[in-house]
Amino acid sequence: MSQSFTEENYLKAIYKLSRRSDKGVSTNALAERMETKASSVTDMLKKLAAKKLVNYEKYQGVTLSKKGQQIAVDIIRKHRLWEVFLLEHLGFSGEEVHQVAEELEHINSETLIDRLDKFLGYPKYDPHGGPIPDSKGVFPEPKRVKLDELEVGRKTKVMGITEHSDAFLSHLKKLGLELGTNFHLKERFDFDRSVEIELNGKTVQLSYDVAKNIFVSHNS
Amino acid sequence: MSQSFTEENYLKAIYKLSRRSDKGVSTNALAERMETKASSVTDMLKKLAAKKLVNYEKYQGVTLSKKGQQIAVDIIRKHRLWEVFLLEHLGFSGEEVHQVAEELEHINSETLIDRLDKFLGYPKYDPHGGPIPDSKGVFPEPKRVKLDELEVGRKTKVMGITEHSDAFLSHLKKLGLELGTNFHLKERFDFDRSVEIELNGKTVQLSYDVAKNIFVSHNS
DNA sequence: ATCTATTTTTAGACTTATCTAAATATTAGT
DNA sequence: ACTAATATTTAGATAAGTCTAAAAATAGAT
Ligand SMILES: [Mn+2]
Ligand SMILES: [Mn+2]
Ligand SMILES: [Mn+2]
Ligand SMILES: [Mn+2]
Repeated sequence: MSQSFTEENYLKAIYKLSRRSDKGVSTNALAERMETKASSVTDMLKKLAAKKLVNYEKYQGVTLSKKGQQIAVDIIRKHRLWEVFLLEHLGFSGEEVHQVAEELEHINSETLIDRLDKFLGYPKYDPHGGPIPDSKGVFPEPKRVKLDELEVGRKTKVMGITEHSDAFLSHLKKLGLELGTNFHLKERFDFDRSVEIELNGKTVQLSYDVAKNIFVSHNS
Repeated sequence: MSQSFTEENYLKAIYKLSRRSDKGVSTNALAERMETKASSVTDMLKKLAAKKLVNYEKYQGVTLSKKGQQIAVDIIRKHRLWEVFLLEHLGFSGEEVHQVAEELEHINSETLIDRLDKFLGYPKYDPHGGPIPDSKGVFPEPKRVKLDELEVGRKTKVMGITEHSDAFLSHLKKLGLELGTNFHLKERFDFDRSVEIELNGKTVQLSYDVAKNIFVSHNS
């Protein structure tokens, strides 16, 4: 089965919005992202559901099916590979790139994208650090960043620590943080570089001394 | 104003079909080329006429307006530049290339195509000898080839001669060949390198001695 | 010049993607 | 629990591109 550009853009949008909350994506969030009306979104969700690309129940939000997710990941692969090409080989810069990649990502040829991948030397990250899935849809190991450098708003995961004292370890435990814990970076306060995170519904404050010793994933 | 993929494909088809007859292109010819129905063609011609991209009067066939021609030539430029990229840089071959270029030609970014042109070194011909118009829509001088070297199956045109005797000139005249005459190279016979061409519906044989003295265009 | 075959256009219908306005369901505040 | 605000869905329209079947125009052949 084949998808229209529009369907592909919806699938990608659902994928991206899903990464910041494990509940289904709301109709309005999708409408805002797609710059369209909620009613149009409802129409499209019905169609995608009929094609078994999403799980959708009215009023309950939407999630991607296995198949829908595969397609979304493939579009992201194409988008990022084209961005690498545009930036590294054609000398593009900044926002221009994204707009053009937004169209190129829908060109439908497996041969094309696999050869482009080879031509580019199988890059693992696009120029903004976004990970590029391989032709099987597998993402590379996420880049690690210290929590004090992570962009505010990111959903992330504890990947490691750089301080191993008992005091630090027990402090983390009390906060509910351990290797693999997923959380959301809500805010960073300039005056002391402390951060506010949300994990499992709880809001927690971390001082700069804590944040600078935690490695977190930089993907998604 | 912007065009849909479909409109662009129609404009390109009209352009190509126009090159072998100075009358308007017929609805049926277009329908066959576009692999669609005559009624669909009529619908589209009305729309293109409303946009002033074609000159159309019912039952009289269609020709491109100045603006329509500019668009068609630009699509051809994009198509051929992408084909050069696919063949020379991604290692594509043959028919694969054409199908992918058929989609890439509709990506809408002047910056993209001009940078691609630069990246490719401003090629003047695609790998099959098709001339590539520049960013102003100007085609390069067509390549000239001796008729005895032209690929069988080509449609071509007399571009010059390398023998100027009265005997040769009158022979050409009798055959119906003169500067600018369009014809179709149907066959070449190995044993004496003579060729069979078709011009204005007539089939004509030319000996190797004649063929080797005629320059023909190598584009189209 | 008339009739016939072919080409082209029209009429009416369908699909996809969109919209506005109205109806309905959910959520949040009291 | 009730009500008000918000979110979502439905109903009904529109525009693009296509199709089939039927009507109309043109071209070809006697
Ligand atoms: Mn991008
Ligand atoms: Mn896109
Ligand atoms: Mn081609
Ligand atoms: Mn095309």
